[in-house]
Amino acid sequence: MEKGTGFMDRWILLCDLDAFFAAVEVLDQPHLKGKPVIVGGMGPRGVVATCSYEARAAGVHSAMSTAKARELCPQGVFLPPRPQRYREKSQEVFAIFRRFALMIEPRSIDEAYLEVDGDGPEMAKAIQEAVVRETGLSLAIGGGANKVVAKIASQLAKPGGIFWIPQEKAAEILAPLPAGMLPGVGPKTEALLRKEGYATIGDLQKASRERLQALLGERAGQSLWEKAAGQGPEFLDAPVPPKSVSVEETFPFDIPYSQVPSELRKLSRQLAKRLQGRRVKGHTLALKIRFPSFQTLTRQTASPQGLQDEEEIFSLARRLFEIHMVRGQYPRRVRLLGLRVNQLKKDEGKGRQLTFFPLLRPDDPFAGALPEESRGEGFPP
DNA sequence: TCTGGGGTCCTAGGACCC
DNA sequence: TCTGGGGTCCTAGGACCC
Ligand SMILES: [Mg+2]
Ligand SMILES: [Mg+2]
Repeated sequence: MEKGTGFMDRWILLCDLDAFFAAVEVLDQPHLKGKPVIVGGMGPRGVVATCSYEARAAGVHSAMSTAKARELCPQGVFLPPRPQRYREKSQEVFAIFRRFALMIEPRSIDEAYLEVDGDGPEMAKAIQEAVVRETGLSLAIGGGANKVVAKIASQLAKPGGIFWIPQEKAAEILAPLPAGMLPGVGPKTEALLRKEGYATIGDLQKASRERLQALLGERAGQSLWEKAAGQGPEFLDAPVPPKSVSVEETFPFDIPYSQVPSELRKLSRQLAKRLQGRRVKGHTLALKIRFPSFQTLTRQTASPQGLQDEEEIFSLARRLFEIHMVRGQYPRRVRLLGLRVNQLKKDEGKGRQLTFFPLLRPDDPFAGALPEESRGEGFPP
């Protein structure tokens, strides 16, 4: 099935690879097939990034500490993430998407919205078969008239299925699902809604728009009210250039203040390299500190000049730390340090031009950033 | 056994300008 | 004459996404 050209029905698909990191590890080491495979941090503070369905059967899930996962699943195969390898497979899959779709909007390393026309469910089937045949990966596809129903459908399609939500049945299909399945409703909002008597999407459908606005604010309430009814964006977003670049590290053991400068030095170096690699400069620098209590704060400062240089970043970072921490009554150890540069602008300065990034066109807002590759597979906090 | 890393968007108050 | 309103920049925090 090829891309359509005529004036036919348009559909939105949400294509999401199942247990992506673990699935890639199984592909590369076939003897792992059928075993509980757990990909995540190996250190004392590591957490599970993704695990195979065999591991899920043992109670393991994303965001769980690796130590807990070992306890639940001692026979599991524990592996550190290999981001480069996952990016490669992701690119293979997205290339297939591009053959079928009129347009694609990558959302993460393992997920993208597709716009297709013609027979939507048939198109989904063709895409899924091509991905399975050509990459060996399992893909779930949700489809419908807009992003909201496609996203929810994809959750219902997992693993490896296709779920279609016809718009005339959208409200009915959504009604029994928990409110937290709506995109944009996370743990906090879900708890608030539940407390107010809105446990399911159906409960929200019965609420007035004004009521939801009173609970969540004018904009968020309006948006939630629409989503509950199965309404959402019917078009994909054009790519947007990245707005920030950050690095952070949770230390295996809390470090004393005396060690902070040398850690900031390392983070500054990493951040500078990323900025230079992407050929962007930033305008503000933010320092993030998490204390042993998990209390977290950020301190930010604007810079008159474009931030890209390691020394520039390091001296600002150290100053932010000293100004706000040295005299503060905070505990004198830290669990995490992070640096983020905001308000990126393309570095128009000296240096090789596009030859360094032959894939990029001048108008490509992804220039040097390729955000769909830069994010890992995630999980809630 | 406490809780990763890389992002986006929204809110809100004060400064500053008109 | 006791108090306007909009716009933008800046900073801090929080919710959410994968
Ligand atoms: Mg996935
Ligand atoms: Mg996903």
